[in-house]
Amino acid sequence: MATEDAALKVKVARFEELYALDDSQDDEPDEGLLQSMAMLKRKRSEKSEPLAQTSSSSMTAISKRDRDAPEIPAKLQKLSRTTSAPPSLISPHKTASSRQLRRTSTLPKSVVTTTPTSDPADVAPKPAKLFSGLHFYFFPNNLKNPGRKFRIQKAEEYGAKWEQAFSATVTHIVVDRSMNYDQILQYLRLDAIPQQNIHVVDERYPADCISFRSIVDAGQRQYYIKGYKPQQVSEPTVIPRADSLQLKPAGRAVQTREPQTLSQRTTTTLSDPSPVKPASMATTVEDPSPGKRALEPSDSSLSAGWERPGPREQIVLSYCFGTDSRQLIDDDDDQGTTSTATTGTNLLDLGSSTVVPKWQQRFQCMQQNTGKNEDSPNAETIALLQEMAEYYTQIKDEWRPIAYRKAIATLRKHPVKVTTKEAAEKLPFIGERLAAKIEEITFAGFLQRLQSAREEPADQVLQLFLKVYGIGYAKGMRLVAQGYKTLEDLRTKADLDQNQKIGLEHFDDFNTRVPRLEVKQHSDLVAKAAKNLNEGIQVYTMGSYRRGAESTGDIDLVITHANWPMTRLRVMVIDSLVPQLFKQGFLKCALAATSRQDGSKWHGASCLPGSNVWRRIDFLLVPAEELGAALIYFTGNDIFNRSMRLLASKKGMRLNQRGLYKDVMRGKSREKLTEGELVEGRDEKKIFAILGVPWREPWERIC
DNA sequence: CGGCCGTACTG
DNA sequence: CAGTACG
DNA sequence: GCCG
Repeated sequence: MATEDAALKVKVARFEELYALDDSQDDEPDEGLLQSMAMLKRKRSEKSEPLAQTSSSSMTAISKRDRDAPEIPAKLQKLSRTTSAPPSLISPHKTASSRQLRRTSTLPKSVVTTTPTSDPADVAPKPAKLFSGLHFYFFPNNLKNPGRKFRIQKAEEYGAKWEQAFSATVTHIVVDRSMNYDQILQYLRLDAIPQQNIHVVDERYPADCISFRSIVDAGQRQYYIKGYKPQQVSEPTVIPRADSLQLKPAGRAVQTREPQTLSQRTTTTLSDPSPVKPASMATTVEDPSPGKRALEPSDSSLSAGWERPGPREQIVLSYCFGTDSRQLIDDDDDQGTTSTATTGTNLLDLGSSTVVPKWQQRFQCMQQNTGKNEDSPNAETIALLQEMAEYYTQIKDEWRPIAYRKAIATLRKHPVKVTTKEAAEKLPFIGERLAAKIEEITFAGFLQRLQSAREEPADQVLQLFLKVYGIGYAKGMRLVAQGYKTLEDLRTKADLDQNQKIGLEHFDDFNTRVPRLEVKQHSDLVAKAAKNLNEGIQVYTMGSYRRGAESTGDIDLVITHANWPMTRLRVMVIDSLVPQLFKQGFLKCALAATSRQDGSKWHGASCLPGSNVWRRIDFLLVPAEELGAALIYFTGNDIFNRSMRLLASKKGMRLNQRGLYKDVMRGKSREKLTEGELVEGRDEKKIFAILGVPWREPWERIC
């Protein structure tokens, strides 16, 4: 006992020396170093990668390349940890006691229940300072990782002292999931950590305490650190941690993901889970997550075409929880049409009061969505859910992302921070599962589910491959299954079609966002060439540019002519404009071209004179009669479009990029049986009006 | 339990 | 046809 | 994922 104590003091003294000598270290020191240490250690245990090939040479070659590529958003790092939901967080109240009993074998002392003490002063917000008197040292002990940062803040909020340096006063070392026991010892230069004085716990420990509202037994196995072997016990090896979350199969359809591939135990592996560069992940979706990169590229460069949004937007406060009064009131300026029963199908009668049935208020397109959540009290939650949605999107889960985005939309509109699942579940589009996640987020600051999934090496490889234009989920999975791990592998060995080869070749370019200003330049250049061929041709800059984005994933242009029919326009574009632009050296390649017989879209790549960066560019050819519908389609965003289209279908109509049709016959599962009769295609505003959707400026269509 | 947007181009 | 893409 |  006494000896232990003495020993500890010695060690501590050594730290203090250490820190004194090298304080540069205490701020975000390690990750790099620890990582590399970790890698050394792992090296050997890396063996059983299910995927063959793994030419180790390409491995290294690539991981370099990966870093250059715009890629795995750094935000992915934020989440931590691996296990599938700790039962604790799911149903704390019920399990609390039983759970602690379960583990009594270790350190009996710990189950100190909520300190009833604490001064009345802090009763205010959360439960009174749960962690009062405790001194937490985190490992790594910095705020670099968003997930950890959140945990630290949370711990402090609950009264813990966050120790900047390791010292004798530390009561708990809270260790990131990515770290193992040896790393702690090495970093702290200890031979062992005296368990009597200091609890070494897994990163989820604080969250569990919070959710139990008590200081739970820190000695429980689920808080063991990787590589920690309980003293006198046999049980060798790493604690198997009932980890390995099994990803739910994507959809009913998509079922299993090669179990051997993806659910392979992780206990690390993966070459370098660490410093991923931010960089936006372009691909499909536009403006990534407003929540995170909120700061925006800022100012300047706006000028261009359409007016940019203004910081208007007020939160609808008239929101109620009641199970029924869920539809927000469209407090909104323009047609404040709420009310009344829908009478006839007087669709075309725009002028008069548009009648909007109540159920319709639920549609996303009925709201002004600016896609911002800066000032939402739920911003944190939203950001994480957004990542989940993105994750499921990439994984080709068809429907979860939709559910997530609906939930996000309601959170965005909710004026009050939602912390408990009970509260959450009362909100529209938030069910039991999402409610639980929301609670988890607010208590733990992260979703382990996401983290663990993202840490799967195979998943990361898949993520990478999916960023190659032309490679989707099916192809990506095949490539992963074939053992390819790097872009270099793909380039040299994989069987790719023409577009995929181009996508690979220009991986970096295509995954780099295009500054608003440059979008304008491409657009102007095309417009100029077009005017040169015929004065009547008009070019509109669409996509997220029209929605006011500071940068876009690609360049979307509508090409139209006031009097020409589609056929003539198409021939002009295919036979003259495109070749001309190729000749100028502006267009670099075609990825999907309309035949001169029919079709309306042209996809390819363009490059400004003097530049060598290829941009994805899309043309949509539109006859004047369809311009309105095309504007809606090409302005998006995708969610807004789906919402409008679904709404139309619920009204027996059909909306596509060419127009709004009525009297569409649909069979089972809304299957289209009839084309329907064209109602409106030319005028964007009329289409809104006919559908009973209040006019939404482009920047209000960010759902 | 079935539905969750509607389309265009590639191979 | 499935796959990928577009908003 | 959620909803009817």
